[in-house]
Amino acid sequence: MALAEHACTRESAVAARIDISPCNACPVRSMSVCSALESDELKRLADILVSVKVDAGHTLFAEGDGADTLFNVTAGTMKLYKLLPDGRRQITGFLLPGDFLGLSINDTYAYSAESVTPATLCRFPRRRLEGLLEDYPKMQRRLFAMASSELAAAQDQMLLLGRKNAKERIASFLLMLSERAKRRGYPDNPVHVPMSRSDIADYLGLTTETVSRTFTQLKTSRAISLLEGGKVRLNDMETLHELAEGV
Amino acid sequence: MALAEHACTRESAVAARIDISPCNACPVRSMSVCSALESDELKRLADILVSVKVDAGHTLFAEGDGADTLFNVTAGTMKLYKLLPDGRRQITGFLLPGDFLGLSINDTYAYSAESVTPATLCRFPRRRLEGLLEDYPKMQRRLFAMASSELAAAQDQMLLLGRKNAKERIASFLLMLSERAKRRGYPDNPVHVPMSRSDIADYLGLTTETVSRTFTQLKTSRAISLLEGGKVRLNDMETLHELAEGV
DNA sequence: GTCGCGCTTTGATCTGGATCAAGGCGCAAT
DNA sequence: ATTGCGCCTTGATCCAGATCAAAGCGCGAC
Repeated sequence: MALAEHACTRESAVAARIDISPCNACPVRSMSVCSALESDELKRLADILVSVKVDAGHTLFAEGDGADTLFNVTAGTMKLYKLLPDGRRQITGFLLPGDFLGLSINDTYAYSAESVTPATLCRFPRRRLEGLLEDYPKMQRRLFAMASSELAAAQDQMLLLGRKNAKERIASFLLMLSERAKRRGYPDNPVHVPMSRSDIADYLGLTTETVSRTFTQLKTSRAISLLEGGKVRLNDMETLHELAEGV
Repeated sequence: MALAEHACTRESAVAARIDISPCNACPVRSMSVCSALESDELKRLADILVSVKVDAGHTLFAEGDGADTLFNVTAGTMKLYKLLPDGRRQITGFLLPGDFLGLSINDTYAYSAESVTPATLCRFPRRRLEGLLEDYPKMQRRLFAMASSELAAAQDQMLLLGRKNAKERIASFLLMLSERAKRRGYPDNPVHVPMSRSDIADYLGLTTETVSRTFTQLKTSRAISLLEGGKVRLNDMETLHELAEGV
């Protein structure tokens, strides 16, 4: 598709007003993959990395596009989603800095990727990664571990989508954001919630109205406070955890 | 937990009426993992494999148990599920012969595993697999590919649970079973549906009543026929696909 | 400033699937 | 043959969350 193309050549990048340049920051930011690598491996990786800067709401690639590029998020928040032909949408995950994008053994992407906020990513061709993997089996291990923990998260999300009610879903969502922020060294309370009600709805299998009403309920019962700038303070962690675990 | 223990020693296996013995069939059946291995590697693998036979409805291990054992399903159907404290259940997947079980980087299982039909599994200690992986990086690759495709399936399931209605869920489910059966060389139409209404409900985020009613609707509209022995004939593939894709 | 537009909130109503309830059917145990 | 127990089906009713509708509320463009 057009937009994935845009991310792949310098000319089309200009056309789509995407900023691309050699990526220096990335080997540092993508420690999550690189922690198993030696310094010469990092150097080799750095040579093929390119930084991509996009506005909020930019489609990086769409479901079905040729999956020839991998990305590592270095700044901002991304969302991944799948669509049904009539427009129903399911967001399968949000990506924070450090997260990987495009991990797949297939030759097309199984989902679309769009920026929630202005974002910076570090991209490199999949072929090159595959070459690296041959030489550095430790990196294989690292990738497997990442896929594994994504899978565990996906299973939690299935439980949420299949069996939790609206309040439980929102509580789980806020706690998940908070825990992830903490793990990455960002403030975890109040937690930053950069995505729109409609993104939250499509992630939790609800409507924007229900998300809004449920936030209001939680606010009214003092479990959370809605602050400006898309921040949410988690006041009553015990109640939130009980809701999230479905007690 | 007690039942996982049972699968782990010869004495307790007897107590739980599980049949365990050295596994000869397994290296052949688990070609899905082993296809990248040389014959000496297979031989080494065979040495540590043990066959486990269980009745229908046997809990192999429960969420939270120490994840020290890996399994490969060689016969029968297994189900994996997560529970909420009040008993709500979400089945995250069904396993057919050839499927792997226990792939995880964590030291405890993230879900419970129970047999749907009488089943045979081939088990071996995780430590040994990890040793193998050090020596045979190709196997790493294979495992990563498996985790990757499980992840893709999990994302499809999120779309189903978050955004599809009951009819669409049932149609997707039947087509998924049929396609999987075909890929494994089992009959794909009529397709064998060994699990109970309640298992189907807990997999699709519905109730048994809704599953039953929806089967009846699809039968009435001639899209499917319910045959004896838990078989379902898919009559109108076009309609079923349209339902499943959500046109 | 104010206009317009997109996002959010709130209210009123509707509905798909849940819940509650009652048989039916197959099959193993007695 | 009868009983009991798990399923599955079907019917009646209910309700959480969807849908429809209408304001607020920023905020950037002009």
